[in-house]
Formats: sequence, structure tokens, C-alpha cells
Amino acid sequence: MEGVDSRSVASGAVDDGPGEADAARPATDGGTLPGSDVGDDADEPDRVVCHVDMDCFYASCERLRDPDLRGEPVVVGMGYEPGETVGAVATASYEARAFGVESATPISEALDRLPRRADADPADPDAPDPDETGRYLPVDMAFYEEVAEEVKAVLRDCADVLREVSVDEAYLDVTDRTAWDAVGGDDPEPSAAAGPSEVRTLAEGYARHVKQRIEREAGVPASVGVAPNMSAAKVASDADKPDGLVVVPPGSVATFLAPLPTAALHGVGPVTERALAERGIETAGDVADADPETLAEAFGDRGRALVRRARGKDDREVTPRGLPKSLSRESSLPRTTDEERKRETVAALAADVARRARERGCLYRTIGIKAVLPPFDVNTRARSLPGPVDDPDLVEEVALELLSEFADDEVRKLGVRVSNLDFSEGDQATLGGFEGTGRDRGDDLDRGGPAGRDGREGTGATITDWIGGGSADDGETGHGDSDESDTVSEGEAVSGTDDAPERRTDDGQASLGDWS
DNA sequence: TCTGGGGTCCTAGGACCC
DNA sequence: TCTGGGGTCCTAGGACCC
Repeated sequence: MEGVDSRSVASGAVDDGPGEADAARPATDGGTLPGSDVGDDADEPDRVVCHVDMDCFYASCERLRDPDLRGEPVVVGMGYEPGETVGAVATASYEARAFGVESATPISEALDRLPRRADADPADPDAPDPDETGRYLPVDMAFYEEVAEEVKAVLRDCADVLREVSVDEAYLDVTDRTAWDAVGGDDPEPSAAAGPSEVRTLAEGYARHVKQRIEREAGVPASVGVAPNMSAAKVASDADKPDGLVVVPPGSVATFLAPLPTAALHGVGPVTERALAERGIETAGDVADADPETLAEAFGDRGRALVRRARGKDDREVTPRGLPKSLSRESSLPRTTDEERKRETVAALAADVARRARERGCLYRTIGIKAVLPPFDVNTRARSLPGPVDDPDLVEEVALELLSEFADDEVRKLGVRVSNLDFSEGDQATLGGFEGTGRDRGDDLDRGGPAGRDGREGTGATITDWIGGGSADDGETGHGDSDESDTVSEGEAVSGTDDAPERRTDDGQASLGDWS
């Protein structure tokens, strides 16, 4: 992926003048034989990338099991139940959005704009008009994941390469399943989709097929964008929601993007949008016309990538999502300085994170906390261990220690995270001690540690051997013995002891797309 | 609009090593 | 004793995404 990007090479159009070099390039006709131009730096063949984005997914799932909710304003969120004081909207149906209730709206505000149906007592003249009330439901992630699994089954069937971005969103590379050729040959039919495409292409038909299969087989609506790259496909799926199908054929990407506000680009959030506006850059077209180096000065590599994507260039390949990099849990609490309350909260979060790590069969080497102080001051602290572990007690211990720095502070939110994850355990088992992680093996050889390859096999060393049973301050001593980590894992990493629905297809990468 | 929870990636500075 | 530059790891924070 990297390197490909070094726009210098070949191409001649080194700094493709503002605008179009790429956009102007004609779509490759379907007649080109793959590989016919080996050895030269010709443009890569156009890909066909679909981005599938489920429409207000949680709300759609709720409607799936309760058809009475269809056509009603539906708000799915958390924190509005009695006793809860903090929370936000997770998903609002489009009917609810008409009342100004959107994802991330604080629940109190949502209730102001759209009272809950239960409060609409017809006998009470002061009660809200039932027509201006909504149905509020708590998040039921387990159910949404069931539905998502059916959606994914369709997607897997429709694409060789699938990247699941989240429970309700995925990229598909369908280059091998379809093409950009116009339907009808010399007498092409007009496109039936939204977007710049004037003629109907095979890709359009394929995307519609995917969309319809999702609706038919999973029972929930999706919006689909089709384009020659990920970035454009993503914007396209967003361009005609809900229930949209937007086709952006090769050669028209920059034109398609140009009139959109910068915020429509993936990677432009409120901060970047503002910073761009200060430079007079308001639309994607403005971004495309900007000098990449100028934006790089302001935004680093992101700035360069932004310009490229606005010009319709994005070389990223669709790849399955890899293993997670971190696991975390956090929770808001009424502002408090109560140390015991804080410690209890962190201990509970730590236990939960450690449990999830164990369920997924992963070890972690870094333990961290997050403390959010009013008004919204985010602080993170982390400590790395000499080697990867699976040790819930240690997570709690380290987390509480890190928390002590904030003992006197008022907090509004606390979190615990483990990172530096290590999933190699399973591999090691199958490889029969032949393998260690890179760093561990290196250490072994260097030091010829206390337990050589063989010695390590059966020893039941525990974490306490090298971190000390007590405070992680002992970590010092641990350094020299970090090669024990493998052993530690063997003794500690009992995976899947809980009954949690662990759907590992044991396909390595692919299976992990399921988590979350 | 003062903000829920779970993630990702990037950057910058410091420590440490060679 | 003063000096250099490169590489890697770690921590903290920030922006962004769904």
C-alpha cells in the first residue's frame, strides 16, 4: 500500500495540476486484457468498489422485530431510563431526524425535541401531541449483531474481498464480479441510479443486486455507493441516503466530489473543516485545487491524502480488517470526587476489559486508563509491562495505580484500556513451540534466558515471576526476564472460558471482523 | 449542542541505545 | 569530555469514525 503512493514515479503527471489529470482519464474499456501491459507503469485497471452503509441500522433492526415501528419516529439510545442521567442517541430513524434528533444528540435534548410516546396521554391536555412523539428504545447490541450477521452473509457471498468497518458498514471489492462496461453495448441504457453516471453499467446492476439481496435476506435497508476507489464509494453511499444507490464511474470522481462541502470527505471532521474554511477551502473541489504541499504543512500527511482523494485518487486496497489493536471500556458517571466511587468504577471497567480480552484469546502488554475531568479535559495514562499477559488482577491493579494521580480530581468519565495486543497464542499452540513472537524470540536468544526453548515448554511460570506479585513498580526486575512471557501466556491464557458467543471461524483475520 | 462508548491512526517529545 | 545522528520504544494527546 505504501510506496504505491509515491506519486513521483513514472506517470509523467507528477504534480497533476490542480484538478483533473485523473478525472479526465477515460474509463478503461472492458476490452483490455488483464496483464497485457506487463512491465510498464500503466494505470492500474479500474476497480469496482462498493460501500454498503445500513440506513439507521439500530432503528431498522428494531423495526424488523416490531413492524409497528415502521413509519414512526424511532430513537435508539441509552441513558434515558429512570435513574440514568447521562446518555446519547445511538441511532435515530429519518422520521425522528426531522425533529432534530440525530445520532449523538444528548438524550435530554432529544426528549425535548421529540417527547416520548409514552408521555402522550390523550386525557391530559398538556401532554404532547402523539403525532409529535417518538418511540424510544434501549440499545440491544446482541440483536443488532444477529441481524448484521445475516447482512454479512450476503456480503460475503457477493464479494471476494470484504472489509467490515463496523456493525453496519462495509467495503466490497467486486472487481472480479462485475465491470464498468455499459449495459447494452452501442446502444446503452440510461442509468437508473443517482450520481454522475449517465449510462447504465454492469457495476450499477451488480450494486443493485447486492442492495436488494440485503433487503430481501436480512430485512433491513441499505444505501450503496459504487466507485473505482474506497474513498469515493464511501462518499457515494452517503450521498443519497436513505435507501440510496449512487454510481460514480471512473473518470467522474473528481467531478462528482467537487461541489460537496469538505465535511463530506471521509477524514474531515469539525476541526479540519474549520481549519480548511479559514484557508478559503469550502468544497471538495477547493481541496482538489489546493497545493498538496501547502495542506501538508498544515495537516501533515493527512493533508496530502485529502488532496489526492478529492482529485479522485485513492490507491488503498480493500483488505479484510485485521485483529483489534486495543480493547477498552469506559463509562460516564455523575461528576464526583469520591475516591472510592472512582476506584470501584475503574475496578469494574478493568474486570470487564480483562474478561473480554480473555474471551478473545488475546494477551495485552499495555494497560491504561482515561480520566475525563470537567468540562471535558481528557487525560490518558498508560503503563507497559515487560511482556504480554492475561491477568485480570493485574489490569485492576495497574489501572487503580494510574488512577491515583487523579485521586483529588473531579471526574465525569473513566475508562480502562488494554493495548499492545498479542493474539499469537493460538498460532504458537499449532506451531508446537516452534514460534514465538518476534520480540520474545529475539530476547531469548540474546540472553539465553533461564528457561530455554525446552525449559519453557512445561513450566507454569506466572506473571508474578517477573512483575512481582505486587505493585508494578517491581517491573524493573522484570525486564531481564521478559522472555517468560510465552510461558506466562501458556499458563494464563485460557480462552473462551466464558459462555460468550465467540464466533471464531478460526479463519484468522476474517473471523475477527465480527467482534464489536 | 458542553459531549455516549468503542475503536483507529497520527504526531510529538523523551528515553535509551549504538 | 563533548559531540552526532539514527532508530526504536514509550507515553500523551488529538482528530476522526461509526
